[in-house]
Amino acid sequence: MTEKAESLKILTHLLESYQPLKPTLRDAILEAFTIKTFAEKCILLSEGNICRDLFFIVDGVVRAFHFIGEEEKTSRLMFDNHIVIAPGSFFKQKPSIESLETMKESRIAIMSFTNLQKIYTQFPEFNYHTRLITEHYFYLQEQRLYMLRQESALEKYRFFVENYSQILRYIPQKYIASFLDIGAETLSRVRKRISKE
Amino acid sequence: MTEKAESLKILTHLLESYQPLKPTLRDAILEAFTIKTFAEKCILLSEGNICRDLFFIVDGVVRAFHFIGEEEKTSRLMFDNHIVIAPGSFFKQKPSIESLETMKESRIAIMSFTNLQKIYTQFPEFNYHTRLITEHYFYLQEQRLYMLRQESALEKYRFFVENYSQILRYIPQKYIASFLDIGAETLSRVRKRISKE
DNA sequence: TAAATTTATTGACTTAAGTCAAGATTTGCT
DNA sequence: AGCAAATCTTGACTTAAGTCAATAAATTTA
Repeated sequence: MTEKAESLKILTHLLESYQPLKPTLRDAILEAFTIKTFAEKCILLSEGNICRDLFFIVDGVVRAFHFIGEEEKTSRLMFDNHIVIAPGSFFKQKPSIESLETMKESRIAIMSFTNLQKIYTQFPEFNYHTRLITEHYFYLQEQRLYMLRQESALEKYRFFVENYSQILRYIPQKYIASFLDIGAETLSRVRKRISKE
Repeated sequence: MTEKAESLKILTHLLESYQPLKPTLRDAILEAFTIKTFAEKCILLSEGNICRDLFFIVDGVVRAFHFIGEEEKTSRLMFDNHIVIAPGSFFKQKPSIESLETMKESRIAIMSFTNLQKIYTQFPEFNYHTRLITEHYFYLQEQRLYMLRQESALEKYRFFVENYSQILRYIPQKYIASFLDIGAETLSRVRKRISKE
């Protein structure tokens, strides 16, 4: 197995779990991806630009953020084996309101919007796979929305620790706080409270 | 044009805006839908059950809600020409955590999950359309998430008035408050403040 | 139309989290 | 190592929104 195929194994497994991929489609997908290694704090997409690439995190951490006035807000935190795009921008190929940046050295597979469209044209059945993937991310987003709406600062942090334990140590607390919609000071106090239990 | 085709005109227009539908596919879609009229406060889906139908609101208002302990929370409010499902439940055919209910007399087109799958099997290209629809709803959900995260009670209500003006009058304030994640008393105060301007 | 029920408003009070500012700690850099 | 910068913690204070409770208004039902 090539190194690229190896890196994308989990992604292809996921796709095949929905429906086996024709070998030609499988090859086209592998072909369309380029794998790159990014250092920490690399900007993958900058606000105002169109998100022309889809990223699959082979190994690493990516943060999505945007500005509310002066202030930066972390909208998502993503890690290994997740697909990352700025949805509003990638889907509609319009300028993005958010930026994407690595939070640690990351190996990332990149497929351009153009290449993806070529695959759709050549293999219309691939829409099936991506429909299911989109549905899945829709579902995850819904979960997060429910969580953010209902919980106290303490519960939000507990949720984070449970669901993001693997990346906890890479992410400065201020970004976690912003992701959870609480102030950095509040998070600090919450952590203190938890550590005393 | 049949009455059914007439009722589903906006939906088919939307689908065709992505890519024309083969006449056979178009007919299969129309065929698969059943249109029913529901009185106010009809439960379309009850928490704990599997969401086996997709609803397209021809004309009406539907509310999604779920319980946090004793308390009912309105998670979505939807109106004319929108597709309604309990996403987590419909996509994965698992028990729903939310219920769906009409908020006024509503004409609703219903397609079962089974019929939808039949269409996918017979017309794989339909995945293309639904992928784009799913992407669009994903985008809308993201917008809402951003809104809820960033705004004060006043701004949230302003957002609601702007985006939901057509259904404002059908929806008791307590549901709007719950939808916006604010207390009913807070909403009442916000409205008073706005009316004084 | 009157009674009953639900929904909305208002006031008084509480509280969780935000804000501001000063230190402490950690991290990165030369 | 040692300095600089960034991040985190802590305290004091403010504030927006929540809670509770009582009344008013609107809606439903008999």
